[in-house]
Amino acid sequence: MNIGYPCVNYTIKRSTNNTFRLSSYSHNKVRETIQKNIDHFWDILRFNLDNDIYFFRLGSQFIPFASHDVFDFNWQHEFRDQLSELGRFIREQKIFITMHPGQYVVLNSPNEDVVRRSIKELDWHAELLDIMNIDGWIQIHIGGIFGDKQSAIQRFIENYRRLPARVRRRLALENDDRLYNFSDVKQISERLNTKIIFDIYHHKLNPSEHSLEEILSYLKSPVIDYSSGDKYGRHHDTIHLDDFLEFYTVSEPYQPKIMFEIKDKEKSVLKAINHIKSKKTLKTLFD
DNA sequence: CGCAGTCAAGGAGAG
DNA sequence: CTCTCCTTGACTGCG
Repeated sequence: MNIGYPCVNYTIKRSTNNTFRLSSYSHNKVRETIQKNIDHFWDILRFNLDNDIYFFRLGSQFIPFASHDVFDFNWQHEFRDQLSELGRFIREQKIFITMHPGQYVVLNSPNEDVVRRSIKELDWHAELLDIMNIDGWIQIHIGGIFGDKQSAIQRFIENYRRLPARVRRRLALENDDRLYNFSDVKQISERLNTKIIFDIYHHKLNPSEHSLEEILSYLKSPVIDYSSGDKYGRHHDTIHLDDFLEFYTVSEPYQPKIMFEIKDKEKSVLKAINHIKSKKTLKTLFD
C-alpha cells in the first residue's frame, strides 16, 4: 500500500539518519556511518515489503555533513555500486522514495550564503537519488517572509532558476503551517512547473480557500504528508484512526501516496493498513 | 548502562 | 533579547 513513514523504524530499531557530532568528524567516521545507513535502509525496505509498505522517506543525514565545508569524502565513488544495487531493488519493487531536507534549506533567504549552502544541500540529495537511479522527490518549503512576502516569493523564483537541473527535476514544494499555504505553493509551482507535496495538517493550521477534494483532484497523483494534532500544533503520538479513515475515504479515489508524519512511525502505518485491509476483507465477505 | 545536555545550519513569533 | 519550534531525533559525556 502507498502509506509510508519517515526515516526511522522503531520496531526493528533501524534508522537512515545515523550521524555523529562534527567534533568527531573523520573520513572513517563518514564511511562507517554511510555504510550503517545503507545497511539500515535495506533492513527497513525488507521490513516494509513484508508489511505491504511501498512508500518511505529517506533521512537527510544519510550522507552526514555532505554539504558542510569540512566535508571531503568521495562517497559517490566509494558507495556507487551499493547505491545502484539499492536503487535497482527500489525500482523493481516499485517503492516510492521522498527526501525532506531540514529547516536550514532556505532558498529565498536574502542572505546569499544561506542560499548557496541550501543549493549545495539540495544538490547532494539529487545526486544520491541520481546514483540510485530512482524517481525520488525532494520536498522543501518556500522559506521565510523577510518582511515582504511578494519579494520573498520573487526571490524564491529567481533562486529556483539557479538550481542544477538534477535538483529541479526532483523538487516538490510543500505548504507550511504558518507562512505559505497551499494556494501560495500552487501559484509558485505553476510559475516554475514543480511538483507539490500537500501537507494536510499544515493546511489545517494555515488554510487556503481550496477544499480537500479540490486539492486532491488538482494534484495529478497526490503525495500527501499526513499528520494530526491539537489546535496548538502539538502532534499526536499515534494515529487517530477515526480521523484518518475519514480522510482516507475522501482521498482514496485519487490514489494518493500518504506519508505518515507521526511519532510512532511504522506502528501507525501498520495500524492504518491493517484496519483498511480488514475492512476490505469484511466487504468482500459480505458482497 | 541510562540519562540529560547538546548538536552545522535559519527564521518566525511569543513572551 | 531569549526561547521554542520545526524536517527527522541522535550523539556523547557523565554519573
